[in-house]
Amino acid sequence: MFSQAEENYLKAIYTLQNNHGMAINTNLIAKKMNTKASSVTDMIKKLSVKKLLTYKKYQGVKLTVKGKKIALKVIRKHRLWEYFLVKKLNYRWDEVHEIAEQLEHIKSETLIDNLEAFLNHPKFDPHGDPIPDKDGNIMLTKTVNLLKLKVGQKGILDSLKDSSDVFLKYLNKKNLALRDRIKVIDIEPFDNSIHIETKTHQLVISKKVAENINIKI
Amino acid sequence: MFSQAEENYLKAIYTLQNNHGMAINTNLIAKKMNTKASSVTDMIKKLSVKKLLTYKKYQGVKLTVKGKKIALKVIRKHRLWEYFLVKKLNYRWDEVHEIAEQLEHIKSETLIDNLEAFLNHPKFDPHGDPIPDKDGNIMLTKTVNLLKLKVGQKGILDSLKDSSDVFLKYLNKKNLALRDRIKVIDIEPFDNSIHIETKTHQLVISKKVAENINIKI
DNA sequence: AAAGAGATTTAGACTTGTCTAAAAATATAT
DNA sequence: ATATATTTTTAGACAAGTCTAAATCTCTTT
Repeated sequence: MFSQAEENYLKAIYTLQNNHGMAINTNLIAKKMNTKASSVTDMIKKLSVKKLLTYKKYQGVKLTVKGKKIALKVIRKHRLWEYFLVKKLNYRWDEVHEIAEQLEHIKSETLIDNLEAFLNHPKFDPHGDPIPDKDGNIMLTKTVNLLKLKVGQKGILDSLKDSSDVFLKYLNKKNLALRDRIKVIDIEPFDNSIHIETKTHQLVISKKVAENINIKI
Repeated sequence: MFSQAEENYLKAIYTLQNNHGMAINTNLIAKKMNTKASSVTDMIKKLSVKKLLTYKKYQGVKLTVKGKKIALKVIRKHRLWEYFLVKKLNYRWDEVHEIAEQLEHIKSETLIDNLEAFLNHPKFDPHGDPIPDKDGNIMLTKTVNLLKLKVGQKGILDSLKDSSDVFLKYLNKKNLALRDRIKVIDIEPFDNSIHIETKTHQLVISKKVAENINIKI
């Protein structure tokens, strides 16, 4: 089996790889993991020995099929536990991340599948991200960044790039939630701020906010 | 906060203290924790510095009030998670221990209380052991060891001293479960084996089995 | 009260995961 | 193409938790 640290690195590298495509460099991982580049190098070597990623000095890393599989298992656990916390224990979506970070490392051959059945096989976690199935298949929803939309275009708020507490709290305050249908009313060329409309209200969001929101058209 | 290792030691010492009363010696802890006496000494020193137990060289240890409180918190978590696993995820009582050993260390100020509410404030775990409340109060049910019963006496199977997998499987096989009402039919003086009767059947259990069963009269 | 047995502690070592500081490699700019 | 900046790696250290082997203490027996 793999240690919590190893699992966390794999998960981090997986998400970086998904956003960036190419080989992931040390500094990027260090930033994501909130640690030092030297620590990343150390861990990378271990994971490379275990054939979970390929690594050439100074060239960054890429997950192997095996490494990806493990990352997806951890992500599956994380998202199912988040769903449990929100749906059964009445947490808000902006409260569950830290606890799920711990629960995702519980070791058991059967636990997560039993939990999934208990939750009635949900397909998305509370942040709108797809939950990988037992075999590591993940439903990749095609979405575009909100910044890409033109004036007049409509879409559904699908998922977030940034799941930080501050950002989630911001969305709550502005009455924006996943699955909300939105329409772009106007785009201000000066600062790229976007005037949008939901079923219930209108508001202006900054470029920074928009680039962290993905829209399903 | 405390590490998993520290929590495990506190829990082990608490249960030993409850069964034995007086100061707990190093070897006993080592056996319970499945580790070496020297490791126990090392950890004991750390816990002593943190005022979780009192320790005089060669004299064994005793939990402080603070140490007991933490042990009870861990036990509370363990038992509530066990209840969840059995009642919600349909595990058998002999399958949940290992998973609960991990879940009991999840850190959160609110999680366990929310879980308790979700489970409707159960008072006993699937092994019949009382679940400590939020403040660490534990309902101590007065029970006697099955060995203490005389011929003809009746009682209810309340809890187990040994919760090992083998023992639980044995009880399942013999169709004995918590809350079963039993009656002592005969005691064999030669080997202290006990002939008992339940609502559904009769059977003979060895001294070793009997001494691991507590009865509420 | 001395000896031997058993329990406990110490000393030193190892593993995992981390860090700092310095060295080496790569990328960028003129 | 050379100097400079940035990134990455190495070397050596540390903390937590564990271990083995040796030393020390306590208890029991005679």
